[in-house]
Amino acid sequence: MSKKELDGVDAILAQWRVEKPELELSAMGIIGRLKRCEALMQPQLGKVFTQHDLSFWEFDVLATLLRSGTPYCLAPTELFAALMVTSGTMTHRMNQLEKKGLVERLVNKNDARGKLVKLSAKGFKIINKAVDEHVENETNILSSLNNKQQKQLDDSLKELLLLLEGMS
Amino acid sequence: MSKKELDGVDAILAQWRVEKPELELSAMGIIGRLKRCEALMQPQLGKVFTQHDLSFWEFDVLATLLRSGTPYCLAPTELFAALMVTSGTMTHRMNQLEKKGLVERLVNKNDARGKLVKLSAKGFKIINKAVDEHVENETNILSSLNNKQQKQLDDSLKELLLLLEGMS
DNA sequence: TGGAGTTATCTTGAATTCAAGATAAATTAT
DNA sequence: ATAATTTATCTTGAATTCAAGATAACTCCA
Repeated sequence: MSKKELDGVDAILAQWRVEKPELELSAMGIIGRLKRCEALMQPQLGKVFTQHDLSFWEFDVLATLLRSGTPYCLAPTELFAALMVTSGTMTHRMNQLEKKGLVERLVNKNDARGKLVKLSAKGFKIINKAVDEHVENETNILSSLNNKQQKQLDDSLKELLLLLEGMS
Repeated sequence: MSKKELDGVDAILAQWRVEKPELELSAMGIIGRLKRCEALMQPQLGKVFTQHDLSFWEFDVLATLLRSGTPYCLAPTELFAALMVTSGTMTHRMNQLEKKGLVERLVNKNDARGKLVKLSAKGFKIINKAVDEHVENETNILSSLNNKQQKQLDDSLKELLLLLEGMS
């Protein structure tokens, strides 16, 4: 036992050791922790989105437009590729965001098959502020980990991410 | 630059550095990698579930019952707490699994407010095999990382998970 | 015992998502 | 230039989820 403290995944692994002792559980532990970290992170991040009257996916779309830089305008294909959702999902999202006045649709002179999506002035204002607070929130969530711990976590996740991006 | 190889999150961070250079991005990088790892993992894991004609959530419920040990029977409350979903979601899931013949509902002699959920013989057979292949799949997915890398990843994720479990 | 408050579960309606198919524009090959 | 193919987007219908409210069964005292 290298660590004394037990987390939720340790409890699950202990059950498996009893029920199916032949299993080699180290990979399951890693992937279980990854999933559980992601699940527990979500509501913490959601607090900031709620403060700006945004849902998770609304924040995602608007932030993607913002970081694309002036003129904050992308084709739907670029958006749903970046956000890893289907085209139908993106259609729905754009309709909702347009209804809320956070994006506008523009004709695409290069390709008339679809209209471009552009941050509205209102959308820009909201997402620009929300991103600031989101980043601050993320920093706070991790602030109990020291610099070395954060770097090790980042390095490890990066190795895993490169692996996974290579597989798909 | 400690690493040469760039992942998808590096590309996103590079955009933010241009658009909002005042942001301190290290926490965003970690959380972005975490989310993206989780998202890319999902379809890889789903392959095994599909082979057993199970969806992700069906696997989750049945595996939770299996690892609870004989008699593979839990109250709905225990299930939805373990799976981090609402009671309504669990009601729906149990109806579907019962319809598929993978679980049975039993009267609870200790508390007549709800019926217990129990793995059926068919459900046991299916999930027992599926778990074996799932664990093998998880092991394969991570097999490009060496033991030291896996341990470091696990240690880092455990620190983060303990932190997050403490926050909620 | 008999409420009062609590807990476990289910119901309902809305939101979000995807897969598959439809449509229309762009591109390629002849 | 035109037919065939590909690509981008939207539409449709089903699945999954949650929040909020309803219901019924527990618990705890006085």
